[in-house]
Amino acid sequence: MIKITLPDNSIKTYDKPVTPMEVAMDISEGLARNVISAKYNDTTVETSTLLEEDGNLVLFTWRDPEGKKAFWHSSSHVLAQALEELYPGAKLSIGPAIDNGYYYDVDFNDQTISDKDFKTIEDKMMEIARGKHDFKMRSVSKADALSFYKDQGNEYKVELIENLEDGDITFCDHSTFSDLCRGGHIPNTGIIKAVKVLSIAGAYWRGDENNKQLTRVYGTAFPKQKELTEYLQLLEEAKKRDHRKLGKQLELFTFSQMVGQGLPLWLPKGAALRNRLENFLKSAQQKAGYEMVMTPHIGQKELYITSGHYAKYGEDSFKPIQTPKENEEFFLKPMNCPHHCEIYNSKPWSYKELPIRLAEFGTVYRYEQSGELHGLTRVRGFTQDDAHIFCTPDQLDAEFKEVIDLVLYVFGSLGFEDFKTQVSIRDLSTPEKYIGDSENWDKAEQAIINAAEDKGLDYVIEKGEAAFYGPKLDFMVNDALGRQWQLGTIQVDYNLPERFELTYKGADNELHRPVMIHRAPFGSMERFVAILLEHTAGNFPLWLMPEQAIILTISEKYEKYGQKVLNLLENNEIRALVDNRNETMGKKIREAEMNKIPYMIIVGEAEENENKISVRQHGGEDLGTISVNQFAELVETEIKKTLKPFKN
RNA sequence: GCCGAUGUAGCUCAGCUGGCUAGAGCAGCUGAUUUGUAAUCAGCAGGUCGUGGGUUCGAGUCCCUCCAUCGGCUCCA
Repeated sequence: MIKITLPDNSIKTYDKPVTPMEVAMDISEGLARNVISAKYNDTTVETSTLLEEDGNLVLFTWRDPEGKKAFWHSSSHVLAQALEELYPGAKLSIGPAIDNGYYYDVDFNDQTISDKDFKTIEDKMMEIARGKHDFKMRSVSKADALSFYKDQGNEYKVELIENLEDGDITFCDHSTFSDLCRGGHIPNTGIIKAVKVLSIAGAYWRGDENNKQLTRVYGTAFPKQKELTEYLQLLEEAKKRDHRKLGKQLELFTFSQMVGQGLPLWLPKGAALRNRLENFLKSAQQKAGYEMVMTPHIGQKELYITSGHYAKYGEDSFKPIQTPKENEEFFLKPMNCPHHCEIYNSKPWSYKELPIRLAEFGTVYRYEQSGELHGLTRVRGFTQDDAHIFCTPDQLDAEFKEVIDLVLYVFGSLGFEDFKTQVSIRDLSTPEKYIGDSENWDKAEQAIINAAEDKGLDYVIEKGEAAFYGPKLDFMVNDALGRQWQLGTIQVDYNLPERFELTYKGADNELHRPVMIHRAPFGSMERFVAILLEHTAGNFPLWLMPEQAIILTISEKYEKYGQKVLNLLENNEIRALVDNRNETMGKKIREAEMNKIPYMIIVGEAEENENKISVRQHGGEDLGTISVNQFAELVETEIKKTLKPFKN
């Protein structure tokens, strides 16, 4: 007797082992048609796996994330078979499901493959899919598994198998194709109705730069052609929100080959926007007890030897600046902390004065490898909204939580709601990557986790993501294409205070070591503006908009009245401009819409006679004819919806 | 840095297998029009086709170098 419990707690009993598919059939034929994967006692199983003991069964369809995973994982087998048939001698390595599809890493030897070959691969995949081949799992002994791949000369699979236990090794077969695989497939290839090879890329074997670079083939697949088409359209839509495209269109920033790659140039509108962001944070920081400092863009080599950055990054950063006098070397500053440590060191401190919070919009320069640059999100010169808090160990918890509040305030004021938080800790298996003693690391990691818990953050812990000098709490936000970027960051550091011999006099009249918190709510101005652009598609919160309103004159006859309205708006601190060109209203509106200006103010004979304005909102809504004062109130109300004072 | 792709006017793009002075739309300039909620009409001007080399009678088109950009990998103080 086998008892199978379903998610609704109903129980089905069988007198002999059954498969998930048979259970689905028992529930309804419709469900059975849609079931593509299953989980039994929290282990992913095939829909054809015989369930021989009591347990909990969850059935998945395409609508479930687990169903999609099985679908894409299975699709990668089909891709692998297609590649093996089209490119004899190609060696397969690994091929998992990912967020919106799957990939397979393949060693093609000398054969190159490019996007011209995608169609052929897709056709071959569809040919295999249409064969409706069942996916069948079978156990293989380690010896047999090894000899199977040794015969093929596939060193990658051999390496994988060598790290597996004999008895745990399974292969998955479909059609004439077999692959080392731990399971989790859809019933057969016929369920795959649409495939797309998306791109190819080099990817190092096991993610290690020192290993051979394999060719990664990215693809996606769907159970309906229509869904594939929709997905591809979604990608197209996302590209329209690309900050590089919007930044150019809205004249916020640009790049120049002459200036150099990864060195953004902020245009007037972008600079104004950035200033607005900076002022916004400055005023919140003032309330939170920060003091502004300013430091130069370079620092002596000695400074970075002391900080430990030279040993860690000296070789991989911009080369030192040499002076005419020998033995003088300066580095472009890659971070502001050492400078701030020296500000702290400029005078003795009493415990009564701490915490000291030193803030600076500090521009830093880092040598990012050329292939790593990416619009405004990954650049070689950027400005951090940096601050360093020097506090006593007792103050650490409270200070850390204060900073979390500040970051949440910043994100809230800018409409970021779907962010993730990540506690980045060290990877204990690679101690050589970190500096500082282990006890302090433990303390710092624990302090961060406590603060995150206390603030009720929904955080994940990521091993090995810590900075080399300390653990951190990062605020992660996705861009238009779903790529994750770190924006805000808060880091605990026991290490630099040690290296710079920072001290304060305690109540006991002894010298003590302060603890340091590095923090940047935006992360960097460049990256923040980029991600904000992608999130809002350029429709920033009203308080941040480069232009909040544009006055459109019906004809040149109303220029004077337009100017008068502009003056009134400016008196109300509304950023506006006049479009008095000899163009039709339709054209002026179209351009204002494309420039994403929130309010279009139309003035003509009727408005001038009544001393009013007609207001059209971005997107098309007609707000009617109102007075300038009414409009100013409306703008003020709208701004107050998102922009609230920090801890009034 | 590595793998693959791309680079034509300020912007978005066309230019088939190499063949007469390289095209279009938008933007710009000039003129007409004086306009009521997403493109008024006409004319003009604008490019040594990313850079340097090569193949060829002939290169925007084929080959190589370098530069930049895009999608990934690695990296990200």
